[in-house]
Amino acid sequence: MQAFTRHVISIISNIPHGKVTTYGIIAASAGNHCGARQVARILHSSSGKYNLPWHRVVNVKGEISPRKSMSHLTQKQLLKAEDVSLINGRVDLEQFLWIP
DNA sequence: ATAGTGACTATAG
DNA sequence: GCTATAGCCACTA
Repeated sequence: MQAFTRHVISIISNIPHGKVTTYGIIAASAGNHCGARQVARILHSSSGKYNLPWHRVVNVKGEISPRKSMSHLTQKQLLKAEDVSLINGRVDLEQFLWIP
């Protein structure tokens, strides 16, 4: 476990209910040490082990690129269950963006 | 140790 | 708005 990974996991764990954040913000909050891509990799790699709410992490467009066809449907469901409005399949970042 | 890979972002057309 | 390209660097095998 690297420090950066711990930092990312910590940030993800602190995302409040009903909010989302972006990979870039996580990267910046973790020290901008690597890039958004690494945040995505770490998040995905650790989501299984640490049970992270990866559905609360979206890209700058407010959406996610589904790894599986089912993934984005699950994300939509989970976000909707948390009172996050989806517009055109995207999260309204102006309203739901959370910054650590 | 080395090589391959990627749930992204910024820029350009 | 969209697609294409380059840069990024930790994780996994």
